Amino acid sequence: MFHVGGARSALFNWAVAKHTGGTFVLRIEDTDAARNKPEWTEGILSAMASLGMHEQDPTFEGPYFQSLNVALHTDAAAQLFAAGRAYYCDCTRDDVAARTGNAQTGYDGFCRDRGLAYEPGRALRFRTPDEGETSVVDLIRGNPTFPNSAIEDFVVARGDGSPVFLLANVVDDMDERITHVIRGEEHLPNTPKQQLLWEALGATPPTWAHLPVIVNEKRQKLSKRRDKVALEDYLADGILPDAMVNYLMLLGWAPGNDEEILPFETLVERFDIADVNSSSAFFDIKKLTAFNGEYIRAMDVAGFTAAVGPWLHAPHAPWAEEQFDAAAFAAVAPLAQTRVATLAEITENVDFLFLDTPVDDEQSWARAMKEPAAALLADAREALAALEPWEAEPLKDTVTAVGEKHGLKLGKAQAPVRVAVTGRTVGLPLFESLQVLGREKTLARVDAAIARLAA
RNA sequence: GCCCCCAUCGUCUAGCGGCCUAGGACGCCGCCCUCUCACGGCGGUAACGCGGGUUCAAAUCCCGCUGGGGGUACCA
Repeated sequence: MFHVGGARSALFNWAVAKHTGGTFVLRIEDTDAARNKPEWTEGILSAMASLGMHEQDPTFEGPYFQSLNVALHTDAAAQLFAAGRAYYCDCTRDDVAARTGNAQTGYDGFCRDRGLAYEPGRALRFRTPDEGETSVVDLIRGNPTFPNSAIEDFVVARGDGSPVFLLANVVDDMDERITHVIRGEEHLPNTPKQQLLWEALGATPPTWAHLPVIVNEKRQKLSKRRDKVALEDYLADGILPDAMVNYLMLLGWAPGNDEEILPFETLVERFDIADVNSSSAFFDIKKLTAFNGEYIRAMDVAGFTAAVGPWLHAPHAPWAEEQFDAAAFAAVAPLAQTRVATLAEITENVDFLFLDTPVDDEQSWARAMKEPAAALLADAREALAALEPWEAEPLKDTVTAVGEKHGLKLGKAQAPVRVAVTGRTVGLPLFESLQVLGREKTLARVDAAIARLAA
């Protein structure tokens, strides 16, 4: 059985659960529901839903809310006190600092043997061993060992009697018969404390595995404030859940030394928590995007069309709903599919089909509308007006011929036409685009460009 | 300050004493394909932080250094 703290560890936990046939327990660690922000809970739930993890999965259990289990936590605190493993303390931070003369030193054990009973305002502290060391079994880092003398008498219940995260966590893990705790490396320093709690409560500690942290370009742990960490944000940008899962699995682990893009089932098959790296990993959006492009290209057209759907309509699309033409989109969808790395990019690839006037991109205009653009457009206009049939091949032949007249190869000659009609120098294959757009709109846009050049 | 973790191409990694003149992927560069841009194909660039050991042999084991990171709450 496994439990989880964050979305990324959730994925690894899930992979382990699937690989070993164990149960994956999702617990929201809201020790104090009133103190927490509801969006944290929603955040993790929606992140997991985004990744395709849900209740229907036989390896999945939960979500459980830690705050619903307070009675058990409080009992554990009482048990610790009764057994003499914890004591009440009425010291304030300032008291301790005044005694030790150092604000950075931990608690000095002042109340250890004062025999204080509970009174509101008195915190319950765990009596850590004075000697020896606490060694922890960590599947990916060996056995980190901590000298007990360096572990202060930490608080397990607050002055109002409410249990603290550290304790609640251990109690719930025991209650749910958790065998493996797989979480972020930032929890490693807490581990000896929790293990001491397991032992004091008379249970055998679980096996731990501390995942490397994910860092930004400055090699700092990703944080909500500084960095873009919400999975939903990436999904909103058009990253596919499957691509995200695949990429995330590769942060700190490799399925082998051949392909990296593999179906989740294969990843799970090859996964072994012990193979996970112990050094921190940079979250590389470029690679994520490259993976996403591959996933997009691997879809069939119907799947692609469906995936891209949200970006074809309000509020994502810059055109009005009545301007959208599903048949026109379908005609160019296969051409667009190899050209987008994120779903959101579909918009700029097909907007010329639905917008009344193409986008006005200054750079594109400046680059394409140089001499002899005006003359070339005029000639093209005339040839296109008479062209039959209005199809990609003859369209291409026409522009090729017009270009030759001006001493330009097709590569150069198509540029003014492309910018006049689509607004950009880059985009879908031009002649297929013109075919779908139709003669009337094409000619109108060429006229508009000619007029703009004359002005 | 104290405690802990980490260290292979720019990035994610393979490597768990000889198969390593260090492999793959993303990025970047070049070529081919080509109506632009992509896609696709081919090729290239680029790494074992430093110093000591151990060993016939070290990217791989040990120690030190340096450099990163995390933790250090009556937060979770």
